[in-house]
Amino acid sequence: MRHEKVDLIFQAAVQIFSDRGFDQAKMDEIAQAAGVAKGTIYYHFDSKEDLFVGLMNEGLSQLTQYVERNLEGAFTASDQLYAIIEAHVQFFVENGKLAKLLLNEAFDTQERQLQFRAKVRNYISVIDQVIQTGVRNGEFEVKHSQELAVALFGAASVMVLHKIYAHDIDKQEELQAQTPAILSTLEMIMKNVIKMK
Amino acid sequence: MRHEKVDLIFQAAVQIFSDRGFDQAKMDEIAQAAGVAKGTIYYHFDSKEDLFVGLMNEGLSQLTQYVERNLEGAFTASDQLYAIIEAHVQFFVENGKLAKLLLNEAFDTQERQLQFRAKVRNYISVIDQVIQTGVRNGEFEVKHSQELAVALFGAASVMVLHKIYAHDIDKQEELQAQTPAILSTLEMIMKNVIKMK
Amino acid sequence: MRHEKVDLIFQAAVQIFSDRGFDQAKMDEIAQAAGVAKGTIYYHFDSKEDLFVGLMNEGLSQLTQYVERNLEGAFTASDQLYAIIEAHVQFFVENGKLAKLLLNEAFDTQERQLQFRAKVRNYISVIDQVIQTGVRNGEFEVKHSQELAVALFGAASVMVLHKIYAHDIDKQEELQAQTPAILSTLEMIMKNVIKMK
Amino acid sequence: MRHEKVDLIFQAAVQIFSDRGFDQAKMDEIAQAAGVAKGTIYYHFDSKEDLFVGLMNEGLSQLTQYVERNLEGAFTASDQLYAIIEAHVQFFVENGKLAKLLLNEAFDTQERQLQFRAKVRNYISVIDQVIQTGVRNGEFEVKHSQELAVALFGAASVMVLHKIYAHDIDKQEELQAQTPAILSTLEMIMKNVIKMK
DNA sequence: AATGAATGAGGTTTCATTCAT
DNA sequence: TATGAATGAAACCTCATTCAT
Repeated sequence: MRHEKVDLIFQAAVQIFSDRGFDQAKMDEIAQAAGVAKGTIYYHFDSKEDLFVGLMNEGLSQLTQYVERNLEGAFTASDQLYAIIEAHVQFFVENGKLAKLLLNEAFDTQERQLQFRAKVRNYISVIDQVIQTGVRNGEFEVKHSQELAVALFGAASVMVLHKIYAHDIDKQEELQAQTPAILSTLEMIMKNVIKMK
Repeated sequence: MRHEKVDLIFQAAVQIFSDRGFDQAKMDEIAQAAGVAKGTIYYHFDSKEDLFVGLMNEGLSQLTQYVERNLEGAFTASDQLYAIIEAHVQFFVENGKLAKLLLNEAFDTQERQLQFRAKVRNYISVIDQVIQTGVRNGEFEVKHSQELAVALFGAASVMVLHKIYAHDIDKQEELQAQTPAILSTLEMIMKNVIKMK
Repeated sequence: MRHEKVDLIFQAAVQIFSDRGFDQAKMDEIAQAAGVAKGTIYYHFDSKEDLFVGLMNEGLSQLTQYVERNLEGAFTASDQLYAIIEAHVQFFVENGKLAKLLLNEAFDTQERQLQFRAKVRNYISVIDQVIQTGVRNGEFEVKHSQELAVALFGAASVMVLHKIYAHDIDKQEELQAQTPAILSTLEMIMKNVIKMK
Repeated sequence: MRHEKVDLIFQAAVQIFSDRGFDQAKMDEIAQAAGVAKGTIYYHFDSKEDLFVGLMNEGLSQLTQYVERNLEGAFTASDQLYAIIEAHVQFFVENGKLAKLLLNEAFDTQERQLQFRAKVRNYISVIDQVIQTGVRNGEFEVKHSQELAVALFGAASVMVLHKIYAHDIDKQEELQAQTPAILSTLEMIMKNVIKMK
């Protein structure tokens, strides 16, 4: 395929950026991990930042697709809310490196993340809208829909991160084993807070 | 009392580290903001990392004290749980820069945060223990106490961060005005999840 | 006839080298301006330097031909001297980009220009010989013929360059309008210095 | 003194920039020639360009002072004109490296020289004004004063450059020996063109 | 205790050149 | 002949740290 090298670079970049963070990641290291020459990265990307931004957008877009796929067939607001949160948790558990990357940078400070944080806010507002729909059609009873959306996003994300740091990020089975406890806790929150009539 | 210059350095360091993150923060900048010569920082701290770790410990210790003060007079587990979460939110709203710093680095990747993340885990386990006490003495009914502790920590922290990024971090009044909605949402979660008999 | 692509490359190279100088000119840019792939340049030229040297020789050779054409029908030494200087000025005014290129590099420092500076010296020595002939056959009375040759070359060249920098190099009419003042000044110098009996 | 290192850097930079030109000059090389660390250059100068511009301004300012000193005691316009040209030639012969640097860059193309070329134009306009004064008070009879000023500047400069390239730039005596022929030629031009009544 | 000039290892980026197609 | 993706040496610049004063 045409973009064979680009794929190699992307894969290596997720690893390195996730392990080291943006600043500590060295282009040399990414090039070596990708098995290409340093110049090859610069042939395909304008700069370290360009590569990074490309990666974040790619990651967020994968997450969004993952969530949307899980939303198919969920028609009530409560089904939709659960589908989103479930997909969110599962995606992050399955893609630990990407999860670290997305969440670290979601809360970081740099100019470079402005655009990215806007997209995260947008992602959260989708949750918000589902909650608002539920309120409007009488499924839910919630005062601060936006705050709740953020709370769910935060609770789910931080729980996964906490597990990632507690376990070895590369041991998929161990991480997967944690999913039920996480989802069960989130389900409790949703079931009760969202006072179903 | 701590040396005058050390205080100046600490104050400047919180600002700069919070604004730029560890890697992007320059010792030059901190020195200038503190109004001391660069060499003076190195007279009082071994390295950039030493300064940073000192700052994080200081911040975490302030948070802990703030929480402990709010715990005085709370004797039931549910009062204690609420007191912790309330103090947590209030401290972070009142100390936005420190909040950014603590939370960014709490989720970061570097070696340098190993020690710090251990302390965060410890902080969370205090919440966990209150929940477990509540369960043991019949106040609460919870399956996964640790997950719940993390969920509360995550929900509270991310809500504050979200507000910080949405508003101007330096406008205290605006941020303070957000506290009730945050606390109200957390209260709902606690009240319902923790099924009081 | 020369290969079509080679012409395209030459034309583009004059533009780029003249605008940016040797070091700042990029092969990418030349290729793009020529509408060929970068590899194509390397198919026809061994290196950037090879292309550059080819260009300079081409330019100098055009100048020489231009001068020789203007010399036809000039039989006295003073007619010849004036014909050379006039052609020199006119050629440079008509080929501003080439003028910049030739004169910049004529005064530059690099190894790569050794060969080229030799040709410039040769060009100047033609002027010198005309002056010497004029002295020998009694037309002129000059002490330092070589110095005078260089002075005329320098005065003529720098005057054109000065006009090129003062005006927009691409506005031919503006530049052409400057020619009379330049030639008139040079004529005065020649008429008086070369004391005609 | 305070600026000991700055002086060392300046001296080294003249050598290297003059020998290699701006683009081929390496900061490493300048640092080594100056006997300081690379970082030291960047402690005192913002960039390679900053160093270069500083050098050019310094050089032009030395030239100007040299000329002004030679102008003292020259009261007629013709004395002044000769004093300027004489100082110009002598300064360049005595400071060969600087001469190469100033003249190469005076005719170069880059953005970075815009400011510098403006100063050169200013320098030339001083010559122009002397000529105009001479015309006004009846000493001279000249049609195109500006063109003549440029012609004199160009003739003088190129003659010196020509000698510099023909001889070894470091052999002061050889170069000095060339001065009379250069000045004699320029004197002839001035004496005759500027028709004294 | 405090200073700030000096250092140099290390990182990002550029770009002439190559070569498989 | 022509292409353009790939290469990697080399250059500029940064900045934590040191140390003489």
